[in-house]
Amino acid sequence: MVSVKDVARAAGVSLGTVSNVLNRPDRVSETTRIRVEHAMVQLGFVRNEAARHLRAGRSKTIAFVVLDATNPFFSDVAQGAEEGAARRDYVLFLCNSDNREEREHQYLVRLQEQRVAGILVTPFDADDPFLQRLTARGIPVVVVDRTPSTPDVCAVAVDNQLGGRLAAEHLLDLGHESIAFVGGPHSIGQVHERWLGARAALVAAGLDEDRVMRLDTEAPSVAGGRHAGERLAGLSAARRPTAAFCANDLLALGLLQQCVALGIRVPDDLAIVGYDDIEFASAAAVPLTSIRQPRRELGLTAARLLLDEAENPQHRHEHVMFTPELVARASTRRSAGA
Amino acid sequence: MVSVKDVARAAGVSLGTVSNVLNRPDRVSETTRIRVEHAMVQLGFVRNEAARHLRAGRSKTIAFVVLDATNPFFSDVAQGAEEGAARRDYVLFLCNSDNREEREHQYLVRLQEQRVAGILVTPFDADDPFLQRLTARGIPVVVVDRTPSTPDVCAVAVDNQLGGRLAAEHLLDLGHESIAFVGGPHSIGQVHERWLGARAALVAAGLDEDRVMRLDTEAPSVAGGRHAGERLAGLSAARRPTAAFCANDLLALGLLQQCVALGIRVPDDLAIVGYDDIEFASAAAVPLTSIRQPRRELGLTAARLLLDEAENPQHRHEHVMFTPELVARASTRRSAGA
DNA sequence: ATTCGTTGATGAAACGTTTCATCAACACGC
DNA sequence: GCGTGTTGATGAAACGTTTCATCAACGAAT
Repeated sequence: MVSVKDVARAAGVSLGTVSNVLNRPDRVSETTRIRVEHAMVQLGFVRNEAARHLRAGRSKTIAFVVLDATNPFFSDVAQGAEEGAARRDYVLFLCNSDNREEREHQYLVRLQEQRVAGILVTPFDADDPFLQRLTARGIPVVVVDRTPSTPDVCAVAVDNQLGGRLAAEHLLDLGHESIAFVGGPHSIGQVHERWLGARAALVAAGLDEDRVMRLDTEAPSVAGGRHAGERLAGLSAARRPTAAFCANDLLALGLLQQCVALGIRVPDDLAIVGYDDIEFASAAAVPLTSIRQPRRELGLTAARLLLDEAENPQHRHEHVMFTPELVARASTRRSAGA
Repeated sequence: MVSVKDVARAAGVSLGTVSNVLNRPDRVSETTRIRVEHAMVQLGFVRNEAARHLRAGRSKTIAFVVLDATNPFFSDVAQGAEEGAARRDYVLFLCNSDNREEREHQYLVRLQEQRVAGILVTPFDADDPFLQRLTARGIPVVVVDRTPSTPDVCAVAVDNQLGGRLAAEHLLDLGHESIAFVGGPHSIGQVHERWLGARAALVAAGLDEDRVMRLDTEAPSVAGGRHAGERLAGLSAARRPTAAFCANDLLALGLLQQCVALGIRVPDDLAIVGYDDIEFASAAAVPLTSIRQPRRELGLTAARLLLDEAENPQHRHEHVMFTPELVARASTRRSAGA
């Protein structure tokens, strides 16, 4: 492997000059600069980032530890974040914690060892003390799509309780009085907050609390939604809710699919509201009503905050909250008989 | 930031001993070991990977440069690769080239600078000489989901021509004689190979070559599929094909959605075959017939090959080809009149 | 002719690890 | 009491950069 030393020898200059060509090309004369550059391509020199980083102490890499890379919601947020990183000449690595806390932890440790310039993370637990320790140790952290209770770490999120309320109020407006919430596990903050928002709206509307059915799922996935569909189908028509609000679109799509398969008509027998408004929501069997979140903007803002914290010494921690909006489609269209 | 030197001082041992605790705990006595470990947690010591890597020369990081992180196909492959990496105690970083060659190149350069242990990549151009240069310089590379024409780089892929043939033969079996291929740009190898496979099968079946309509799209995305749907809808019923084979499921979903919106019945007016069999394919308006690829296995094998090349000195380059299979669903169900 | 400033090149130190040859201490068998 | 291992700790060198103080050369100004 060829080093600056080799380049220096080949170009007949000192090692320091090679470094200057690399880092302050203006401080070196035209003629030697091209001579050195020539030697570099000649020898196939590739800067050793480890050495560079070790000495210089800074790195132009940030990472995004994401809860589930297969969820299109996160891919879109990540794309926004990448855009934000690229604008400031940073490079973004994605890490998939796959909803496993121990995996998340493993990634955070590795990233810390790599001394990345900063970490975006959608944590399993927004109040994980490990995150604060990272910030305290000087590694900028921005919590994405979760809201830690402490203000001493940056965060960007979308108001999940509001989203839950929007969904519930939409269903109430349509005359539904028996509503199921499909989601889980509730250890996932987003899921729980959406549930809280929805329940609050339903109770505020005077709905009897035990008419709100909570269908817990093992995971917020298509499979989880299918499973919930089976359970709903198993209920007598009298006991079955007339509407379901799903904690995300994957669940809603799974639920929808199972409903179609089992002969439950959507929206006539069961209205469905999803969450996230992923691209597939509008392409579903019955186009899904969903709660849309500003995904790219979320990622962009997160990257902006992170790089500010990394580069600006008088950075102040900040919690940014975006507002979701309801997108009504066929899956909650008012049925003829209602 | 606390270093081994600080730990050594705190524990009252030499710096070399601290390193031994880190790397060869068996060579150090029980009592000093726990004393050093205690000092480490006390001071919050975090190994500096840059320094470690610089000296030791090896790293336990691999990367996967992916063509489009928002495409569920790639997320699944990535999950397989991550699994394969984790098994051997490596960590996987994901990079999204977003179908942009210059972005891909940028990532490859950065990864090379970081001296990662290896790179998985789904390249824009499978024969990019840059990839071979990487391998030649000693950075293991495995090309994923593409087949380079040279054998001196590892590759894992699924037989795209076979997949195209399976799709075409399925449609032929159902009696279709006028078939459109929806996909593009053809500069993307997978798209083109699927097209070649399909065309070959159609021609072999005696179909007139100009009855095979090629609908090029700007991108293999849902939007591209929608656009193709508009163009198909614009044709008179007589000139319109009775079946469409889409280069991937995103296109198929977009096409399907537009068909439903514009009153073209699926499968009666237009049968649709997708490709990839992503999870959403079976949850679509009309469950999609698709070509399934062993996604996780693809990723797993790619990681296995990569780590073998990284660790085994007598590694031999290898091209692994997986076989796709057709999954028939409602979108190509034989219509009553056929 | 001397001083001065400018431009461009230099060499050594430093970053935080790992590695390796060396060494001290101690027990063992004769 | 003397070699001989064995175990565990040590200190220095090395990895490939960046940085910084220093220096040489040279023309301009006095």
